[in-house]
Amino acid sequence: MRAPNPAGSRHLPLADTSSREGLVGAIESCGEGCGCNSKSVSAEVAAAERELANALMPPAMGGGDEDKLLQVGDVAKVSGKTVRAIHHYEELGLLQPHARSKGRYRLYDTGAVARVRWINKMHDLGLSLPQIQEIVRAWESASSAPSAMAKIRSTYQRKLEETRAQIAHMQSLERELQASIRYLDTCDACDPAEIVQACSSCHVHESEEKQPDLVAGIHGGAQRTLIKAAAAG
Amino acid sequence: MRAPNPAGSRHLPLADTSSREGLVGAIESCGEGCGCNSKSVSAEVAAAERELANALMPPAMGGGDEDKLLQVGDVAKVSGKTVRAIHHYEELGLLQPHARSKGRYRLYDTGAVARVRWINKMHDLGLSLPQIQEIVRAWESASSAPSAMAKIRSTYQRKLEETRAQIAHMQSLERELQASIRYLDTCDACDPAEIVQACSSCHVHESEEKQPDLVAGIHGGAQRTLIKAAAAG
DNA sequence: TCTTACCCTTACGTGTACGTGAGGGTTGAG
DNA sequence: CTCAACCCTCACGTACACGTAAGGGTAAGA
Repeated sequence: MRAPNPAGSRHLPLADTSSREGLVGAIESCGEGCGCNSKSVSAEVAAAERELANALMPPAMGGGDEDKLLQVGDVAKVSGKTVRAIHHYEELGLLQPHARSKGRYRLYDTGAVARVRWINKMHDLGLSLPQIQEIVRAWESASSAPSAMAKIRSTYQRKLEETRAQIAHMQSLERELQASIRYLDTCDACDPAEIVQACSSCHVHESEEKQPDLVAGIHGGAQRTLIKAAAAG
Repeated sequence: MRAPNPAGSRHLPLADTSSREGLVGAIESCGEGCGCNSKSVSAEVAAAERELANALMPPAMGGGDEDKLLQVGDVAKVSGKTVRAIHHYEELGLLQPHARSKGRYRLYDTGAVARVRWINKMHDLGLSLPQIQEIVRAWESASSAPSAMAKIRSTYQRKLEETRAQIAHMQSLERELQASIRYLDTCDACDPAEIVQACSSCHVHESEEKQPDLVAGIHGGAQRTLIKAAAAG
């Protein structure tokens, strides 16, 4: 398994991490088919997952487990993160290798993959890595299991409410996008020779209710006209 | 209006910006009642908005407009951002003051408020400020208004799809949070003297389907048990 | 043994969105 | 005129989540 390109693709692109997060951010490997994007990467991940599943469990083998350990690159591939990210999680105390090889290679059990997936989801839920670190620390230093779980549970409860608020907010953004697109549809009626500065005195859209924020914000001072009209009326 | 505490509250807290964005991020002033959070701040904003509306339009005044200009602090208050943020947007070319006072104070028209709101929403839609800058540049340097609008429209179209995918993703997170909370409910049955390391050999939840990722990721190697079971079966 | 694809640690760099003074001038009610 | 509350322009600082070498060792098929 150290020969050139053992079974899959090395140097997978990992999708450009360049774009920012905002509220509509970069999702990678949702895992379940939630209807979200990330096609190419999750395909890669699925392939990697199958490949490693075979590597971990050769056919006709009962079920030993202590010896089936992953290298950091394997964990990275399966979880859709980079090796550097895995290292970074370790620096923050979010993840520890199960063991080290003689040559100091990190060796992970499959629980590490679950952990990385968990980190990803917690991150998607709006927690920073230091915040996740806090949760892990609290968990690890807890004296009672059920009370530690209760703490986690209440964190999840809070996050559930935040997530719902977030969904509502994004749905309002969705509606505003729709309204804006509808509004801009009528720009077809505009003379192509018209210049953008003329938009502030445009009368093409007068049948529409009112400019959505996503339209009003485009022109520098188009809002003034509306205020004048309101004051005059 | 320069006397101590003219009508409102100076030094409003602005809610802690400390928490990160992720996918479930910090929303401030949604504007419309979308059911999202941000109570205290939006109340402040609403108050500031009324106050400034009065300041801009004293009762019994027709409708001049060129002279009703806002200072940067006013724009900040109404839009729920900081003065520094407004300055920052100007540095990036996203926003220009309509004029300057003799003492070089920035003076904005109400279109600036619309612009800041627009920037906020574009940001919430996942665009970075440099990306928004691109859009503004393209708009301002466009020769034809309808074609420039078509460009904006297609951007909104893309963003609409991304937003929908994003909503779907967050809904899947919501479901997983619910499932995890349900799962953790049964931890009540656990002995309070139990230690967290014992969770990996816990049998309290065996009636449940399968650990959600948000549960499996908490214990370091709890996933191993499941894999062994699957291999044995 | 050789070779290639991995892996190690250390450490500085990057992009985003502002925060936070420092040092000093401006506005306008009283 | 005074004085509190604004505002100005630099310009360095910060938190986050890694990216990106540099310099060197390791694992295992052929």
